[in-house]
This record gives sequence, structure tokens and C-alpha cells, in this order.
Amino acid sequence: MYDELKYWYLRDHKLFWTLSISQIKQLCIIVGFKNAKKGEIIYFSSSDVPRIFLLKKGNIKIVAVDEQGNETIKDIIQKGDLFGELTLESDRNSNEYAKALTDEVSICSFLLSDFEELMLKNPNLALTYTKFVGLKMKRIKNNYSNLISKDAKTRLYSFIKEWAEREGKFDGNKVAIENYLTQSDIAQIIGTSRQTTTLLLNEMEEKQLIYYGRKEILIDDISKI
Amino acid sequence: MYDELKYWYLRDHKLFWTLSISQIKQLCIIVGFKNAKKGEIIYFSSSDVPRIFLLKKGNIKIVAVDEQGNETIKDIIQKGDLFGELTLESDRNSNEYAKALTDEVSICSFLLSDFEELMLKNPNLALTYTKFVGLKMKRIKNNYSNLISKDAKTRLYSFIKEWAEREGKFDGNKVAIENYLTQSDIAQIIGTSRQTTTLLLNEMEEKQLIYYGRKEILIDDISKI
DNA sequence: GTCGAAATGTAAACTACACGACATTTTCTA
DNA sequence: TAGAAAATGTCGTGTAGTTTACATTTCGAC
Repeated sequence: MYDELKYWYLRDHKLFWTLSISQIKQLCIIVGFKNAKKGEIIYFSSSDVPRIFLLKKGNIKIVAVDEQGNETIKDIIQKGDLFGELTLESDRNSNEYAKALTDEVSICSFLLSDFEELMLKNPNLALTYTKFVGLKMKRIKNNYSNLISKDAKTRLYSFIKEWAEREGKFDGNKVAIENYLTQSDIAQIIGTSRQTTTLLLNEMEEKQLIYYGRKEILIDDISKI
Repeated sequence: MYDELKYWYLRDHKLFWTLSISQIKQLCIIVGFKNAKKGEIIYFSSSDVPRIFLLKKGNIKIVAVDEQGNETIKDIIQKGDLFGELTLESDRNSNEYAKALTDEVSICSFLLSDFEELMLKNPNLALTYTKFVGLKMKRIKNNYSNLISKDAKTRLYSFIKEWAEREGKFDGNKVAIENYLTQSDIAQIIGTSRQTTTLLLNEMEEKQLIYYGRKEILIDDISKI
């Protein structure tokens, strides 16, 4: 891949705004690339050197499989998110993989060591990165305390609300969300069975709160959710 | 409080190992202090400037109270942990407070802005801090995926196991944990009712897996949990 | 267009767990 | 050292939500 193109891929990310053009180009030298289509499974070679990944386009889910073969969604990564080994230690015991949720997915990666070096040279980058991670942590924590105390319906409602607020296209109180998740995915995220999710979604549709489609979810009035 | 003492309070924390003595002393100038006894509630004035807190001694829990008055444990903070506003934005809607879980608790705090400034001057600190936050996030994520897929018993087992691994005193396969949590606390953390937790703990005791005391928990063989 | 797989819909039986309602024990405090 | 307040123990009852099991719909590949 041409260096120029790589440069453009990084340049418009918030995290790198504090860097000069030459610094970005320097980071680009060590960038790897991967493209994928919907449904495709992306494995990360664990034997490799630690890497950080940046999702440039599309959405992916990180799935962990335990000994019994049960799948759990560990994370939904969205366009612009960084993911991967944020710490130094890597998980040896669990095998995780990523699956593309949207039609076109592109991921770029760089070595953790290179990123660290850049952070050392550029403290502003470190600070921005820290805030990035902190924000993400806050989100996870909120989900977490939601899961343990509320019932399935409340969890679904707050999931949809949060999703809408994060990604939806607003038109007054109406919101349209591009739906890249199956009901089964949603079920796993909010921690219920697929059937319960189906039931609840239909219930919401009957109440005219939302319209659920495989490609799109329409919310009539977000203040009612 | 004397500057010398403040200096000693920070000096032995992993996060500040990369700093020189003079740098630590500089940070000390802006440190606030708070001591508390078991059961005491520690409020953080939200109208204040953003602060970062460092728990020097003891254990505390962060509790959030919603409109209905339901309490949810948001976090258990241990000796050496940093907590507070890791991002810049602060929660206005929920009122949180901290409660001392152990007899003697001491918390020191510094201004976020001062900490950020120090990070800018000292990129190594920024890097270490980043790893700190990253590690914490990983822990939370693991708990999270545990909560949604497993039943109460499994959740209790993995909670105790993790607790033991983090804080327990090992003697071969035997582990002793200093218990600063009530069964009600544990119940909230793993997301069950107090009664179920009591039931399961007694069951574990019958099976000779653990001994549960209010001051101490003894695990006979951690590999069996 | 046809076929097969994935996604969604529906319903009955079953179960883990919450919840209320106490009894008992331990700890704190006056 | 008594008495109150937490913490823990125990037991029904009720129910939200899982599980199994299949029907129907939708979508993509050929």
C-alpha cells in the first residue's frame, strides 16, 4: 500500500490530530492492513508481536470461545475505535476472533512498541490516548452496572437508546440506526436468550416505539425509550 | 500535612517510579488528604475541579444511587488503585459516594489538570499510566462477559477465585483472603440476591471448598474452585 | 428463479433465582 | 453489659427468562 494512502487513513482520526504530518507519516511506515467482507472471520495471530488495531471502516465484533464452545461477544468495535492489546500482557488461555458485521471492513494495525515510542516522543498523544481509553472504560462500566441490576426489557431499552445516541441519524425525535446486528447478537450483548430478545423487540414494535428491520432500525420518538 | 510525609505517600507507588524525587515533591504540593474509618461515607464534591484519587491504604467501594434509591456497587477500589475522573467529563446525573470497607482508609487526591501537566512533562509517566488504565479495563471486561453468560454459582466461584488471586496470601494451594466484604456486598458485585449468595457460600462450605468468616475467607484448594 | 442456510417468530415446559418474611447470630455502641 | 443494629441463615411462593422444538420468513449463492 502506498504511503500516501496510509497517511490519509490515519490523518483524520481524532487521536492523531496533535501530531504533525511528518510524525503521522513516520507511524505509517509500520502500518499493516486488512480488509474483510461481512461475515468474514479475522484472526489475530497471538504468537505475533503485540499490536494495536484501528478500525477505519465498518463494524466488527470480538468473540471469545471457551472450552465448551460457547461464544460470548466481548466487544463491538466501531469505526474509529482502537482495540487490541492495550496492556502489555496478552491472553493466552482464551481464543478470540473478530467477525466483520458490515459489508466492508478495513482495519489497520501498528506495533505496540512503535506506538509507545511515539507516545514517548509526543506526550500530547499520550494524553489524548489516555482520555480515549478512559472514556471507553466509563462506557463499559455503565453497561456493567446496568446488566446486574435491571431486567431484560430495561436492558434492551437502554441498549437501543445508547446505540441510537451513539450512531443514529437524528431527525427531531425520530432516529434511524443502521442495523448491523442480528437479534442473536443483541441478545448476547444484553445477556438474554435470542427468543426473549425477539419477543421484546416485537413488543416494542406493537407499541409503535420502534420499527425493526434487518438493515435499519427506526425509532419513532427516542424520548419514549 | 508536612510535605515530607506527602512525599513518602507517593514515592512507593509503581506509577511514580519513573519520576525523580523533585518531580514527586512537585506533585505533592497539590495533594489533598482524607482519612476515614470503616463504614464511613466519603463524598466527593462534584462541583469541584476534576480530581484524581489514589487509595493509599485500605479498601473502599463506590456506590451509585439512582432515582428509586437502589444502590449499585460500581467499583471496589483497592490499595494502590487510582480512581475518579479518568476522563474529562463528569457525571452530573448520578450521585455517587464512596464507603470505607476497612478500618483505616486513607485517600490522597490531586488535580487532574496538574496530573495532566506532569504527564506532558514526563512521557514515561503517561505511558505507565496508560498501561494502568488498560489493565483495569481488561479486568472489567472479563467480569462483564462473565456476568452475562454464566449462572450465579459460576459467577460466585470466579469472583472468589479472582479475589484470591489478586489479594490472597498463598500457602501452596491454600489461600487466605482478608474479608472486607459482607455477603450483601458480594451479592451486589456478582449480581444476585443476598439470599442466593448466602446459600451458595454455605454450599461451598459444606463441600469443604472454603471457610467463610466475616474477617477472613480460607480456601482449601484454589485449583478446585 | 431455485435451493439452502441464516434469521426471525411462536409456544409449551421447566427452572434458577428474586422476593418477602422471618429466626438466629454476631458486632457495635451507649 | 445490655440492647440495638447489622449480618447471616432458612424457607416458601412467584415469575422472569431459559430451553427445546419447530414453523416461517428472508437473504444470498449458484
